[in-house]
Amino acid sequence: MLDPKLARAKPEVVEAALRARGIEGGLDEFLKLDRERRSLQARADELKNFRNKASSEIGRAKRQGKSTDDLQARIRQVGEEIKALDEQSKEIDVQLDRILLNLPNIPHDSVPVGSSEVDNVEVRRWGEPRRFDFNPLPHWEIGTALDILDFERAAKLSGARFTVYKGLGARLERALINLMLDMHVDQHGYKEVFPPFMVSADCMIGTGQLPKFAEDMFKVEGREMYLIPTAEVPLTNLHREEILAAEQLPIYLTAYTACFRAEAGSHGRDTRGVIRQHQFNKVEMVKLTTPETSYAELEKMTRDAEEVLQVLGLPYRVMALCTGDLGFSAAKTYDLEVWMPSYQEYKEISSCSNCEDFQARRLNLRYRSEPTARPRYVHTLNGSGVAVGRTVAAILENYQQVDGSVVIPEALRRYMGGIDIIR
RNA sequence: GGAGAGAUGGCUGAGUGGUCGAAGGCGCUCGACUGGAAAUCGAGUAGGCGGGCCUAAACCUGCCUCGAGGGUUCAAAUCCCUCUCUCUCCGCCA
Repeated sequence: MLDPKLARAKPEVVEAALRARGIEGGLDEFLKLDRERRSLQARADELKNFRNKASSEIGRAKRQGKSTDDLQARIRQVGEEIKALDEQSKEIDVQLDRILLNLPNIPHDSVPVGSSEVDNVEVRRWGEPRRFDFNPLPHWEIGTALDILDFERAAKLSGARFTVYKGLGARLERALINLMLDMHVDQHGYKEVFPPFMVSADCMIGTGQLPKFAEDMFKVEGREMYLIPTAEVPLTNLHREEILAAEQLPIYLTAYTACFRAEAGSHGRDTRGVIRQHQFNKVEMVKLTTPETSYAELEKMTRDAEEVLQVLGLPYRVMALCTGDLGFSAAKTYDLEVWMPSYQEYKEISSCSNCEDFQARRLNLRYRSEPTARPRYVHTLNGSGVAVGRTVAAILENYQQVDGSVVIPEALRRYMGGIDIIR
């Protein structure tokens, strides 16, 4: 959520920032309602002040046995007025909330300006895409031939956009989860968490999925609960409504979870293989930091994700997303794109974002810089570390052999019971 | 699913209609004492929304907040209703 005080004090700055993201105008209504609400509050507060004073006067008079009927009648009238004013304020609050909850975050100054993904800027590249002396197959063909991925039977169970992993395919998925968690916990200093896969609507509002993106998620029938689209949601919500001590920061959290996405509006995109699924696995990183350190922490977190790809020997590039391609809650985002021979291009496998105080405001998640200081909002960051299904796809494609077998990257073998090749 | 108990500040815990944003304790901050520390003593210590104020801090000030929402009343932490969550016992269950 944007800072309403900032929107009030410097509407032109906020509007310019929103325009860079492709959002036109829109603050006029906010400013008008905001002004209206404050004048209503001023009037109501005045009347309440009168009521409070008069009430305690009645208390005093009663103890002395005096009659107070006149005053009581007057207060009752004032009470009606107050009620009417409060109701108006409340209605306006609902509208203000609706506006604020639907406005995206403001991009950081360092974010390149642009309107779509073609304006994203490459920051660096790692590894050389392998040159094949045979015609490389897409991962769905490799996996199906090895009988480690089964799309037909997944469709029988659950329909399109699901995959059954079998045998060493299932083992590979599990090995990757363990490798990634071990790296983040043992080498990068994250605390491992195993959260619920279903969360309340409040959590979804907290991280920004709701109210705007309800159609992207799976809702549990008959309950105000949603399947998580990413572990960012439960991890970032973990400390919601809390005031943390400065010594607790930064907090590093990592979790493996399944992720569930309705993929509304993506018909016909990435229909083959495991790239775009209704259910997929991901290891996620989340950080809660002070405002002073959050951008340094974003760089570090991005490196943590990159290291996973480096250990697996998968070529990738790092992209700085432009203003027009930023996610709703992000102030700045780096995407990691892994080389996919079947696409002959780099494909997103991780996304690392600094949301600054945008989510913290929605979560009411604060900290005290000093034990006696007023609470401030923390900065929240999240990043995939990394998407597991897409990593399986990348391994199958990048490590395939001419005979259809797939070599297991060295670092993964101890997680595969020593197996070095799938054939 | 059945029966019962509970939800109060950073924590603990008192408070059954007005003097209560809230005793006491712990913790924390500042100060005194000390060569320094511990102990001790003193003072302070909730959050939010407005206004004073052009911006920020500090300060002053009004209002709101005792799980959430509604009601009764001149006045609600306290009385009534609804909901949520937690705990205990019984049943069921991986």
